[in-house]
Amino acid sequence: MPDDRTTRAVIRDEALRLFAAQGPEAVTIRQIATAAGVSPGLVVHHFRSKDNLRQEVDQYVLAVFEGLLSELTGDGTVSFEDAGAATGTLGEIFLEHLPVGSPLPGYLRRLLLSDTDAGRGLFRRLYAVSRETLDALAEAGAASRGNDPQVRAALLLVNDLSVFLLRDQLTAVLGVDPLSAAGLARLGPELLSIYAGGLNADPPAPGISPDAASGPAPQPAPEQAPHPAPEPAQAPEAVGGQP
Amino acid sequence: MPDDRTTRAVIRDEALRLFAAQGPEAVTIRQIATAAGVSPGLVVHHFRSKDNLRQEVDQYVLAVFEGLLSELTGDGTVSFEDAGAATGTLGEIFLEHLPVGSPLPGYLRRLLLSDTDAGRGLFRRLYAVSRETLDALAEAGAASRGNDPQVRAALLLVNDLSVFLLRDQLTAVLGVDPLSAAGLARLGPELLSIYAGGLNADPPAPGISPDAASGPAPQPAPEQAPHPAPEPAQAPEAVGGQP
DNA sequence: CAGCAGACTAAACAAGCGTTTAGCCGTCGG
DNA sequence: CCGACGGCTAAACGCTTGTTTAGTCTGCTG
Repeated sequence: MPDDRTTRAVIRDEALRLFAAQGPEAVTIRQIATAAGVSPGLVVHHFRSKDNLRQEVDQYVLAVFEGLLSELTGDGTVSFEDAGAATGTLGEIFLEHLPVGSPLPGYLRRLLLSDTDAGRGLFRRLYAVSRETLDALAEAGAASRGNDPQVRAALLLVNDLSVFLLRDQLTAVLGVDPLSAAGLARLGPELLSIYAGGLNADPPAPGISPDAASGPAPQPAPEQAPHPAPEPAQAPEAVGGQP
Repeated sequence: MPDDRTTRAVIRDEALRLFAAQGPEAVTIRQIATAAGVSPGLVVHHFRSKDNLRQEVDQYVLAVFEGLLSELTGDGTVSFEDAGAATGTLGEIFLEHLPVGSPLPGYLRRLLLSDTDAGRGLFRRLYAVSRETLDALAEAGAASRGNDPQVRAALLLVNDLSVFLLRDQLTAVLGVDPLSAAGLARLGPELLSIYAGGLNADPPAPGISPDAASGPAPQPAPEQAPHPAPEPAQAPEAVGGQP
């Protein structure tokens, strides 16, 4: 069987891929049609207009992402299995649950940076998750809320997002994709080190397997790290499959 | 005197403003012409084409930015005067040297995220500055290079950039522009706290003026903070005024 | 079998784009 | 005085865009 998707789904997927790669404004209906192997007219036959197609892809992507979030937070089983070097970043979520080369991270990146209601809603949602995460970590004694918990949660969020927004640029200077397994293995420990003891902490001896962290860390390093989302609470916006 | 700029400069400035606000692709030559109070033909008379205008604005912006960088690093006088709550972030550079509402941060943001040689060059330049800064801080005993200095410098850089890339989104959730004086005053201490002692450090008593930080910080907190660029070394790309 | 509905295409449409062309107007150097 | 040159405009050109229209084919339903 070559492809069991509806033609409509094929068009949606190709639009998603192209939108993620070049941005919605730079992609033409004719490009999408060619990529999907159909005529331009059929694209607007299935979706009323290009803008409507874009909105529908938005909703689809947000629904998938909401599914990823709830998979991490729905049950507590996951956090034990891969507690090795888990930093709980967005990068790990993507690496675990998405196929390599998935256009989803790129699409979410554009959505996050776009001046749209969907983009703003996505950021608010992530901020809520970040605040809940910080609260949970503080409750567990794994982190301090700081003097200004709202700001601290926001900083932790945007720091996590930055690796993801500047993925290509980091790949260029570091020589490794930060959203790959190798990249995460290289970035994770350094991030953990900063969050554990600040910039002044003596680094633990390198080369040791990152299992039981019983190094000369001056602070009681938390086994579980800064950002494994605790609970979804609710999904105010950004849900719902395709109609 | 109403305006002592050349018509050419007016066009360039209006293009810069519009490009920063909406992105170069979304801005038409006719829009630029209207904003500058001239005819569309004159825009391409002064600049050969729209793409050439965009490149010229790129070079202009990068030259101005390079000037800002060298002003901070050229002499060592600055770091003493405003050593109060100086965190050395890009935000402070902008706040001090640019008028409020300047389109420059927005333009640099788009340039940094754009898939262009100019954008990649800008990031490489910033990464070089970040590496030099980390080296200088380590030399002064104010920070550790960590196990992987390249990664640590990259993380410090993208964390700084994130506040700047997600400026609007942060403004929405925090209620204050992180690139304003009020925003920096609110974000700076929290950032300092994380970098000084990590996420577990007990926060110093709030409400105290941020002068001599002699709180119960478990780590010897550095008076000077993570990112005051030390030396320009050289400017490989991204220089040169308008021809 | 009739006919209707939906998937689908080819062609054309109006609008907006970047760019070109032709020409006007003021100001200099000879 | 005058010719040339640069700043500048108005109008048009060719092209691409999103969208519409008309029509074909296929498969199901009565």
